Amino acid sequence: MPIRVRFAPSPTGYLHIGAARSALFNWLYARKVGGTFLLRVEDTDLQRSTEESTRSIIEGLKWLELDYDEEIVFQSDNAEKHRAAARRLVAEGKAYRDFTPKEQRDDKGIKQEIAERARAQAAEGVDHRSNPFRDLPKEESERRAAAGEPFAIRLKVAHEGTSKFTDIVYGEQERSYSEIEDLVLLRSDGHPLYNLSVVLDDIEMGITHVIRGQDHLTNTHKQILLYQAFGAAVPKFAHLPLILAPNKAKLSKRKHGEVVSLTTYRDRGFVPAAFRNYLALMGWSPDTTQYPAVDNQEVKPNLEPGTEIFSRQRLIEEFSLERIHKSPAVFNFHENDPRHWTDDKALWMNAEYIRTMPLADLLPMVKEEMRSAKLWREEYDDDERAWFEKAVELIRHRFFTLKDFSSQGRAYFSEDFDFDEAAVKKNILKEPRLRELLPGLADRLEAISSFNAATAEEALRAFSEEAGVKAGLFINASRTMLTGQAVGPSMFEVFEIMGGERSAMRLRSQRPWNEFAS
RNA sequence: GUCCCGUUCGUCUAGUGGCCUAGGACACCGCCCUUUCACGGCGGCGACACGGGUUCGACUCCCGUACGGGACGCCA
Repeated sequence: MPIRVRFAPSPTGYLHIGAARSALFNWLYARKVGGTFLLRVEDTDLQRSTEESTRSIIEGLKWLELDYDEEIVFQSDNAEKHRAAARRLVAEGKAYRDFTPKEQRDDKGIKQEIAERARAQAAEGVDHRSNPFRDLPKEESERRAAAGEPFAIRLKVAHEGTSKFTDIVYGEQERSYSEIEDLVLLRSDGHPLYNLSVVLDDIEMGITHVIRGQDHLTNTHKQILLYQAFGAAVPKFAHLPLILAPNKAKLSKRKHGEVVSLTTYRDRGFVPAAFRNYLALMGWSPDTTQYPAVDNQEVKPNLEPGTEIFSRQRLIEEFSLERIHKSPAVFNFHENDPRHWTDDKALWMNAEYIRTMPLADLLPMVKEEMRSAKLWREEYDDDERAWFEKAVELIRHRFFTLKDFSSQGRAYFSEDFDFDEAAVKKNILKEPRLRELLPGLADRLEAISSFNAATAEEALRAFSEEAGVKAGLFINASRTMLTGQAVGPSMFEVFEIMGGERSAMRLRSQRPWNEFAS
């Protein structure tokens, strides 16, 4: 049977990283087994669903390069079918009309309210399943409905027995029917509810494996009841351990803000492959078993211990549902620390990708960043292409995000760059003679006929000897004069990238003294 | 309140009864490399929640406790 999986987010806010990981695991599994990956937008909560959020989900998947194989399904398009199915269950006696007037409930604090109610009912010895309409004679139910009395439709859950299923990740699951309330399928205003809609859509879409967050684990029993009521095959389930915030609470859009939004990572300069790689390692790890050689033949190419970087292809090859973890993973971020604003490992991985990925793949991303920072010049795609590539190659090795190309890397592409105050003090103002010596160095560099790293170095060393100062003084001062910073690539490589003329010009600049001399 | 799930370094994790004086990655610290900073190399710090079993032997199996998380809605 062909395998079909789906990612089914509700468009009530941006795509957060937990949901993004669910999408990734579904996609990885589909690609691994040659199955089909589908996207269904669960927009049945009209109050909270927004088109903007749907757009953000689609954009997020596109950014992560998780392509889906068929048209997007919008759950709201199927509402009529869902209503009809619920009515059918009533006709078959598997569901009933509940004429209890709808309660007004506040969305906020509802979880607590539910817990309190359960506590109170338990204290009073009330069976939470008792419902006077469950056994209302059919005729009376029909008559009241015909008279226009509003009603919700609830599934009639057997009082005796247990529901069982085997979760691919969590194993055998069992729940007594006595724990399951007669769930509402259709609201009294005719609106189909989540559990009904998911099941019906999953049946219609031919979903064979439901891969989703662990927060759905206990509700799965309810859904299985619905599959059975509809006489449909029950799919296989694989529940993913939750991703937790540093305080170990469920990741929440409302509480944790933009740091958990996928688009934040795009906007703050992450390489998609790097973030995908990081996400894949949250709650899953590859098989590192060292299989013994059989008949002198490697059964499986073993993973080098310590391997953390996986190409898209390798991830697909290595992925398996069986190796998904049961325990939740903490996504560690420090909102107020610019150096560690998100998980350290994610940041490290991004840096790793930036410095090691094929330059050809990196270039378009740098171009995009330069564009948005208004640093892009068309020549970089044309006459100066070779220069641009060389410059990116030179500076990429110490960057963490794509943003660094336009911030720390700004001086390579524009005269409009800032001097770092500490760098100026340490490398320039500290030695007063530099004010005279630097223009002298500029003259020497300008006089070089064939300017490159080697000839620049030669000239600089010769000049420092004549002037009776250490070469290091010039090297460090030059770095700050040319880039505004105290740190950066090898200075002679910087000279070469900047060129003789531009290097000389910057060495003659008076800005450090004008801006920082007190 | 009821039910479900989980618990290995700060974080991500390897580990399916002897290979574990518990391995790797990130972070942090030190040294080397480097007249800068990174990269790289070497080293350090650092964990099996607790208590009982089972076993010749438990991180690994069983039970309990503690702690953490999730679910329980005419939300999704």
